[in-house]
Amino acid sequence: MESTKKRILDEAVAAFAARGYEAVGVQDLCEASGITKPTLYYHFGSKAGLLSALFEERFGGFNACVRAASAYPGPRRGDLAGILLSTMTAFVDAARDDPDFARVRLASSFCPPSSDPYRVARPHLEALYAAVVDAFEAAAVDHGNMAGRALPYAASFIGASDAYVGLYLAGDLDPDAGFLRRAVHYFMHGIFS
Amino acid sequence: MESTKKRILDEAVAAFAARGYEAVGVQDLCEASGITKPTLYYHFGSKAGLLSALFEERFGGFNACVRAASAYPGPRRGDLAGILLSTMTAFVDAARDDPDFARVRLASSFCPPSSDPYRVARPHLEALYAAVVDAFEAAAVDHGNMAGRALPYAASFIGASDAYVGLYLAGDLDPDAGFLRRAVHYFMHGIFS
DNA sequence: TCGATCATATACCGTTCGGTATATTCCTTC
DNA sequence: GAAGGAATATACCGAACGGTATATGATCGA
Repeated sequence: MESTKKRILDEAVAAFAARGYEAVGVQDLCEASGITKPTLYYHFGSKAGLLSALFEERFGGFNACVRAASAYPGPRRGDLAGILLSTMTAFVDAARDDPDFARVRLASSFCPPSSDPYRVARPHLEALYAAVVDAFEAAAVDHGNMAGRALPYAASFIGASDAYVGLYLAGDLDPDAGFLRRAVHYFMHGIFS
Repeated sequence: MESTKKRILDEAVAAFAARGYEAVGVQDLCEASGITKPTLYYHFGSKAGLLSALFEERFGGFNACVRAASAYPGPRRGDLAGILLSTMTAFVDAARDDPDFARVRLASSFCPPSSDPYRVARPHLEALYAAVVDAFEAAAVDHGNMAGRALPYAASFIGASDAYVGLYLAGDLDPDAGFLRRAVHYFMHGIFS
């Protein structure tokens, strides 16, 4: 059944968030899901395959949200402040909706290059960066002095957003609408403004 | 000998950077260091003890550099731009000097809460944040409209710096002096400036 | 009702895990 | 040169690892 796969994925993201991919055994996941190992291997083929399916579902969904929120051309063209706000809000809302996956995603952003999480997460991480880079490149058409700086802008924007998410997950920060509005304002106009 | 400990630590940081703490076996480290397991356990007591010694040495040194670079009161009082520049430069220089530890440090910044790396890294991560928060709080004395915002400023500053370090380690960015000067300028005065 | 296919379980594989009881070598100090 | 501690090695522990060969229910079209 499809519900079995879903249950396994739910238990997996919770376990990976709490203890990390490498530290979680396949046996643990099976017991938590109320199944046995052959069932897990029937559905996902391997432990890395399970992680891949998890990322396909959740990282794909997250990236779709970010890309939708950061789309610069079209009806919102010119409203860079609004676009950055909705993009950063997408980061935070995703963490509120699915804190376990947010933890796994953050951990994957700096995971070691010779590891399953790196191989599995890399295309999704690149897609996330590409979405934000595209937004800054599109904005540079209307703001000439931003030209050629899309990558550093995207890095600092994603870095800051993920830092907020990390603090939120740790309970050290509540990034409400006002906080995000101010954060975007600083990003665009500097910390003195 | 002291050199044995040093050799083990050097091999450990390289292995953890490449494959991650959990994925590296004690046996691997012993073979890479040319010793046997009882020797490692004689010096460090446990695998977590080894990680702790590693962080004590390298994370402590990194934090000392950051705190020195970000000290706001004293002779440089008022020169916030210079302080932020030297602080971000400390991040990047540390990554150039010791890329393996930089990888391990980045990985530790979002590692799962029920893991050895989290327990071991947490005090150092808090010390790093505290150093940068202190700098922004001190600066708020001279820049009134920054008051009460030290934590979000520190988060976005550290988040952006670590994002640059991550891109540097991946070979996607060369954060030279000019890059850092511009990055600090955007941080202080916004991306349009 | 008969195969066939999907989905699941029992029981097991060899390997590696972190860690240790014990013995030995080396270096220093008296 | 004897004593003693510091540093190292041999050989082993039980447990857990990821993964699988094989068998069994369930479901369903012919």
